[in-house]
Amino acid sequence: MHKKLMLLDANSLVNRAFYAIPVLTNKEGEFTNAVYGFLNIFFKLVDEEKPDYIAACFDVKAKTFRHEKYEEYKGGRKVMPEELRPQIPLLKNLLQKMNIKIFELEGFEADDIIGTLAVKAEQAGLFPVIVSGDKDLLQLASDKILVRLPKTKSGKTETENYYAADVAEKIGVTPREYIEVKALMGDSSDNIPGVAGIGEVTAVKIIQQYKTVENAILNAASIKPKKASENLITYADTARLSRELSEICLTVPVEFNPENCAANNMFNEQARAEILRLDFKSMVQRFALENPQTDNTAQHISVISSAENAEKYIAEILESELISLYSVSIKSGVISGTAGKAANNSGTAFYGVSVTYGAEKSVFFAVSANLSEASLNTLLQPIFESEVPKILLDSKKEIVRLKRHGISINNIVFDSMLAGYVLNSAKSSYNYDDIAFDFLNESYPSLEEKTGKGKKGANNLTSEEIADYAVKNSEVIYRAYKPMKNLISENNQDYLYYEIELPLSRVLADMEEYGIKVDKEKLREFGTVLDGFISVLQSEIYDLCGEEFNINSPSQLGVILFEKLALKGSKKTKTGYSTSADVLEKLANSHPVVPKILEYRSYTKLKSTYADGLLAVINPHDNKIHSTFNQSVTTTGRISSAEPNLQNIPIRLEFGRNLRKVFIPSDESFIFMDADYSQIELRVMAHMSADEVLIDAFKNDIDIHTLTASQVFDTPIEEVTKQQRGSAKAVNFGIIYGISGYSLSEDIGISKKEADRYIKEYFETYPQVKKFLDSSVAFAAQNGYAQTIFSRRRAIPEIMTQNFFEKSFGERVAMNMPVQGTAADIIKIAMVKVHSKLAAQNLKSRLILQVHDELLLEVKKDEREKVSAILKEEMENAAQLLVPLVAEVHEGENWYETK
DNA sequence: GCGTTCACGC
DNA sequence: GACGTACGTGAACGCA
Repeated sequence: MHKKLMLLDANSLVNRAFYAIPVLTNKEGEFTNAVYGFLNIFFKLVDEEKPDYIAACFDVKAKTFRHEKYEEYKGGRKVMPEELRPQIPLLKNLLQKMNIKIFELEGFEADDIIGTLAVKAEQAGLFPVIVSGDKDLLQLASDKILVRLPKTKSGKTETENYYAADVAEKIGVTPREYIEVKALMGDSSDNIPGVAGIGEVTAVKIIQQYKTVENAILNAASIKPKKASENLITYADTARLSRELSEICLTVPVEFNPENCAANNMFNEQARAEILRLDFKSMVQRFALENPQTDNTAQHISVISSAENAEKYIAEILESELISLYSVSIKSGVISGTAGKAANNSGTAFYGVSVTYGAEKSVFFAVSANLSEASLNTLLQPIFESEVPKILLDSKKEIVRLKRHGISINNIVFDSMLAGYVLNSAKSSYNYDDIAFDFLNESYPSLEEKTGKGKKGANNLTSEEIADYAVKNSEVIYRAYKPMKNLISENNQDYLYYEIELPLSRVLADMEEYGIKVDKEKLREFGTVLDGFISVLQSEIYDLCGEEFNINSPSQLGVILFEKLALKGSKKTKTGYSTSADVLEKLANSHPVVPKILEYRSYTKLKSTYADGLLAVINPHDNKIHSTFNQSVTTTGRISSAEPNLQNIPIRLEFGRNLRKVFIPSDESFIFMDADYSQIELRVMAHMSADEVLIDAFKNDIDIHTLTASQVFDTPIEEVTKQQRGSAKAVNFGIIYGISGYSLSEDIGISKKEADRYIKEYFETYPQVKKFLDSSVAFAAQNGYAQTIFSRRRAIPEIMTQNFFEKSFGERVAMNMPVQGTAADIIKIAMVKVHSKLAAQNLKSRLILQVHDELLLEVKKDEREKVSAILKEEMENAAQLLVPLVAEVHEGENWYETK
């Protein structure tokens, strides 16, 4: 068996990784994306090649022999970005810990070392595999030397692999000839001049015919195209120089002893610690393989699957000072904490509950032939309903699950998911592995990593694995309780956490369970009407286009509009023509089919997403829709709604708005009552910026958009036109989001210059707003996170970068999150207070929906006045700002009427 | 199955 | 001067 040597062109791989992977930082604030990307490629290739030896080759930051030949060598190259530079030593350090041999040598580049080592290795009977991000290395390919070039294609890493034959086939020249090709075409990144007028295609053609640069120069007169011929003659010396610079040196003075490069013991404890420090959670697994002690599930697990054996444990648990609970269910193959639709949980299998208590003992109460879910719940009911303080992960789900069984769960003192969310709302998940990693410095495979993605994985789990999973959950949250609790206190988040988020989970649980009634027949009729409209429009569109095609397919539609009908003004997307509404609206007058398509789009949207979509989620038992309100999804602190999303029911266009008529109270003893905050975000902005003009306007109840228009357009208030007010509204709206002049101009159809002027005028009108936004950005740049008045935090590592796009994004987030997030905090406070008042006064009225600045309630007709007063009172006094908070209350027989 | 495009809300 | 509103959820398409 021939042994393999993997030769890494570390600098080029790191460079490539740096630009391919968006910003990443570890907890210490070090940039890590390039190292991360490097390792991704490295591990993928190690898995594939299973090399016996590995050598990582680096460039040395010093003059090389090439500089002596050509002073300008690598001139004009951009300096290494500040975020990348420190990652090189970071990577070297890690590689050393992984016992990977590093080669670097003053006066030579990594390429040269690789070339030399490859030749030596080949002579020693090894198979060298070169991994680089740089095509130059192709000159080293032979029938034994493989060159692999990783390419990142839409997130996936694939490699192009070249032996000598592949170079010949794909490029058209031999590896040695590739040196000549490169000399002719030049390389702007190395500042190899090449010959002007010769690109890759021409260079290959010339070398195919003449084999070498020298020979090409001799025959320059007969070379085509003319430009190439002339330049080759004029710049013959430059070509010769380029030829020298292009060739990789194969005689670098390096020692090569394979045994020093042996790839063993990469995954050791030292390296694992460094991987942990870098926060490369997904990679720790590799290092854990040889270190089973890292998977430190507690030893004290008991699995209980019948009632007889449970007594002793239940008694112990009831005696405990603190317990944690985790219920495990699998919904259609997807494992989760208890799957939670109030009355809508078809396809959900419940497997049991894990409890951790005392000195970290864990018991898994498992559903079995002897113990159904119902009897298990009854068995544990004393625990649920006891006052023993409880820690949960996603308490809302468990509250809802138990509600379905008529069981309540008392004294939940901590919800680790919500705690993680409050500490940093920018994370994508708050599962046990995330919690363990962030707060215990322990690493576990995520469920996905254990089971594989998708449905099959979770169904394949054995009962032991399910028990293990549940127990890990309850254990991790039990142990992470103290550190998380302390962090929340240190961050001044006790009010936000204990007075807002934790109680809110019960409010949302009630809302989910209660649901909202839908007039099914009316919804069906609405769908039928839409069907009629759609089929008429469809045939009209076919007629106007002269053929039938799939109007729903942007790619087919793009071809019809911009090729067949040859409409002008197309915009490109990655995959073809854009057919988005803003493009089509500009074309509305160019062809009669365009407005039809827009109309068709709006009707099919209503039909598929709303008419059909909502019908599919009506619970047949109560004719209600039970949405799920997510409390840890949005990065700003808002709640989101899913399955279905009831926060995006149409309202702007009258036709779609009619859909709201199908949402009705449970019975005729109720009406709907809707309370919405007036301009809450701008009021929050007025408060946070303490801008006198803005505060004055809100105090005196002046229409803020009209005022802005009057100031920006230098027009008396009473003369402001509708259009001016509209533009001002867009400016107001945009300012909150940290808008750019360009997007504002797109938004209201003016030139960028004009838009820039609006923004400038805006900031002159409200000078404190400008100061406030600047200070928000400065705060985030200083601290790495943004926060609301109530100390909700969102990490913004992007703001530290120098990448323009990422940095701008970070700045917009830094401006927007405090304002939108504070508004979200305020309405959450109001929800908790309204909910508790309704309960305290024993009212039958219920909160049923929240749409960011609006609450919808189902109100008993004889409670109208009381509830209306509660809403006004609690919403307007949820926070004391420098400006009044105003809530407007409306009533109606359905959601449409509450406007 | 997964990414892309589009569209609805605040 | 770049890039170009924020935050979400969901449907349909089309590639694999």
